[in-house]
This record gives sequence, C-alpha cells and structure tokens, in this order.
Amino acid sequence: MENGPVVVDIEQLRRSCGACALHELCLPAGIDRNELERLDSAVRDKRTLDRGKLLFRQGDAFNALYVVRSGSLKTFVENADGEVQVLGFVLPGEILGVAALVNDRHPMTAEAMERSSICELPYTQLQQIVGELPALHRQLMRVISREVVADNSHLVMMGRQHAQERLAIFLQSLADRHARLSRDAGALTLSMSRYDIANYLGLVVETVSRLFSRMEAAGILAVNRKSVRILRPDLLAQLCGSHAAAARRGEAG
Amino acid sequence: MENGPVVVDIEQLRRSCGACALHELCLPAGIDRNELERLDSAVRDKRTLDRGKLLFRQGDAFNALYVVRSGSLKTFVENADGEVQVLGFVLPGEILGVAALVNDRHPMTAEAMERSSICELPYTQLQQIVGELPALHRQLMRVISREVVADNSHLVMMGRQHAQERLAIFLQSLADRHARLSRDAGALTLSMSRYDIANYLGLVVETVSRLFSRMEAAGILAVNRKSVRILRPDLLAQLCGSHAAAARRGEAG
DNA sequence: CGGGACATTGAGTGGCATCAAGGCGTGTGG
DNA sequence: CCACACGCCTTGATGCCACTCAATGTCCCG
Repeated sequence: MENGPVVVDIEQLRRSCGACALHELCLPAGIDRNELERLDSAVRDKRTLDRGKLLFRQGDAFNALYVVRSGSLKTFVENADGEVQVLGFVLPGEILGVAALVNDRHPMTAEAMERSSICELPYTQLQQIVGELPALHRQLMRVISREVVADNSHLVMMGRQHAQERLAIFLQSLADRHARLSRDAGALTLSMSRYDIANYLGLVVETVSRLFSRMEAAGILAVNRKSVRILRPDLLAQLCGSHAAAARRGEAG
Repeated sequence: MENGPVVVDIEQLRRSCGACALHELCLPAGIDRNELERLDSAVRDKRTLDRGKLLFRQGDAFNALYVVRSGSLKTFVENADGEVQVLGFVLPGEILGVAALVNDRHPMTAEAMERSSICELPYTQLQQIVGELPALHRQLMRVISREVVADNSHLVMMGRQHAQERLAIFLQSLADRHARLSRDAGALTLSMSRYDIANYLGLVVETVSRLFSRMEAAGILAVNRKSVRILRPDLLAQLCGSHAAAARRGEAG
C-alpha cells in the first residue's frame, strides 16, 4: 500500500528535473547534464495544492521560487478595500514568485485553480547555484524576462483594446501556451472562472459571457462551460489585431 | 567663458556620485564611501538629450543602464500598426533600462520630454562591481523592484479605476515623486503633453482635458497649461480612493 | 504676424456596466 | 435516489461614462 501507482508516480517525478516532461520548458532548459544535477539538488520537494488553496499570500516573506508541474494557478493583488485585480494565470512549466525577488516579500497572492503540483526552489540554495552556473543564471534571467514581457502585454491590452479584442488575445495566449505543452491548442479547458477572466481583462462577467456567445455565433468558437474549442483560428487571430482599434486612443506625440 | 556658471555646475556634477544631489535617491543610496568610489568609476559620462530625442529605441541592443540626473523622459512601446502605449514617466534619480537586463534588448523606447541630462552605467562594468559589492547588488534589486511595483499599480489602475480616479492617482504619484526630490509637491510642472497623459491613463485627450477642468471647477486644482497647483490635497487623495469603484468590476472568486 | 501644434469645450453616440431574472450543474443532506 | 440550495453562467433591458466628431481657443516658434 506504500507503493500504489500514485505514490510511485510522485516518487519518480521527485527524482530529478532531467526526468521531468517539462524540463525543456522550465528552468533547466539549455542546461547540460552536470549542471542539471546541481540544480536538481536544490529542488526541495513537490507540494500539492487543492483548488482554492494558496501557494503564497500577498505580504508573505519570500523564501523560494516555484514552478508549476501540473494544474494551474492565478495570481492577484488585493487592495485595502478588498478589490481584486487578477494579474495572471500560471500554467505547467511556468515560474512563480519572481516578483518577490526584489523586496523579499511577495507582492501578490497565488491561488490554485485546480489540484496542482508545484516544485519548490529554496532561494538561498538557488542563489548559490546560480552564482556558480552562468548558464543557469542566464536562463533564470530569461525566465524573469518572460514575466516582464507578459506584464507589458497585459498593460497594452488593458489600455488600448476593446472587450472583444481582449478576450481574443486572452484565448490566443492560452492556446499558444497549450501548444508549448504539446497539448491540442484547439481544445482549451478553462480552469479559471468567468469572474477571473473578466477581472483579468478589466471587464465584468456579463460582458465576457456575452462575448463568448457572440464568438460562438460567429462560428469562431464552440463553447461549453469550461471547454472551449477554437473552430476558426484565422478569425480569432484577426480579432487579436488592432484593426478598428487603430488610431482610436491618444497617440503619444 | 569656459567657466560660465552652467559649465561649472555640470563639471561639478560630473565629478562624482558622492557629490550629486540625488545620491540618496539613486543607485548609491545606502552604500558606504569606499563602495561609492567604486561605483563612481563605472559611470562613464553624462549625456544630454534635447526634447524629443531618444535615449534608446525599442529593439536596441542593451549596453547600459541609465539614471536621470535632470529633466524627464517617457517610455513607451509601439506595435506593428504604430499604436503607442506610454508605460511611464521617468524623473530625476530614477533608473532606466532595467527591462532590458533580461533579454539584452530594450523592449521599449525612451524619449526625452525636455532637455535632460543622463548618467550612463555601462553594464559590463556595473555587473562586475555588483558582483563584488553585495550592498550595491541589493540596492540594484531594490531599484528594479520599484519598477515592478509601479507596473503592477499601473495595471490595477487600468483595470479597475474610472477616468477621474486615474488622473487623481497620476497627479498624486507625480506629487509624491516631487516631494522625494525636495520640490514643492503642491506645484507640479507637467513636462508631458495631454496626449501622453491620456495615453498613459488609457483615455483620450479630450477626457483628460475635461477632467482637469472639472477638478479645477471643484477647487481641487489650479491648472494653467503645463502648470498644475494642488489646492486641496485632501480632496485629491479622496479621489484616489476606490469609493465608488468598489465592487464594481468582477471580483475574483 | 502667420502657421501649426496643442488644448479646451460642446454635442452626439455607442460600448460596456449595471440591474434584474432565469437556466444550468454540482454538491449535500434527507 | 431525489429534493433542494447554492454558485456559476447566461441573457435581456436600461443607463451612463467615455469615445467620437467638430469647432474654437491658445501658445509657441519661425
């Protein structure tokens, strides 16, 4: 009973980053075997979070970086009035906690949207290893870079796109990340609620619901609660473009 | 004629970070005298930019970080269609270029909004010094942190605030940064155009203009083109709060 | 003094939020 | 196993805020 199939699986996964299906997408990408073992020694353990459980909370002291192995999480900030802004959704192979590197304190909360498993990288150990392995240092920088770029895109979307364009961009981004994971990019499973999507996009839930309906009526999507199939990727991509949005808001000059 | 007052001033400023009026607000903050000299040796020179000139352009290779010594700049991204999103305004003592650390390429453009003088910190030298001076490393991290936090605030503002709240928050932020510089926080000089403000806030220029008028009519501001006096800081702060905005948009759940 | 960029103001419109009602799915307890 | 309740999602009606279009005013610079 100690070696039922689930336990065996977890033990295997625990063994090493090298054996992980995600290692080409994750921190180990582009790192050679010896270095990989070194990194591996820093990965303390894998935590499992049930839906709704928090990986860390806004204001928590910073101890470690995290990588999602399976499942998905959302990150959000909450102000004094309890208003929430969803900052992002984190998929397998993606990193969590880099925003805390700077202040030794997490500026946001991370919550599991479904049962998820997480690799934990204690920062003091990681820091030491990074100091010894320039390749890992570069890769860490690259991974942090992804965060910054994503933040900028989010900002541009919020500032300059209409509701329908925002949803299209969101779905496109999700599809792209599914493809990275060798999943079917045409068949998405939305682990987040309509409320989370709306909040992330700076809209209300009714608008998001209406947009799903409209895009379904237009033959672009087939929507069934959490399952979304992209029937016309070409039309979806078209909606992501700025077409009608061009020259709408104040251009800097 | 070689030693007119302006030239003398610049020469003095050139001499060292230790002599700079900004050094408590800038990268040298919290660093001791010996370390300061070490940092000083890395500051190559001071560049002067006229209004409208670019410090770096989106896509440029990354070579150095920059600190504004006087004047002000704006940073923005531009997509394929020429649509612009203003990301931020950079005041004296604030750092520029950290977003490029990650990719060795600037993901945005930085443009002077008025005649500005800039300290340049060649990155290879800075990197070496940072490796030797943990205090400087920590301070650099802290400075980068400021950027990330600002980005998050910008995002929350875009996603969750009404037009008037956005302008109030913008003015408040500007006033706070003026205070940091020991300037009169009640008397702002807006070096950026109404178009830039509107774009930064995700609004159109007419809306911004109307809001200035409305806030002037309400006795909060005295506005005269680029000069803005804050007559009622209490009311301005009140407008920054979320009051009516609370529970308006989809809360994450 | 004239031209052009920037800024202000007004009128009208439209897109998205708000308010309200009802359907669907899931979980829980009888 | 069913009834019920609750949360999530969808759909419709209405209203408002901010965008659009248009005209005029103001400053700056040549």
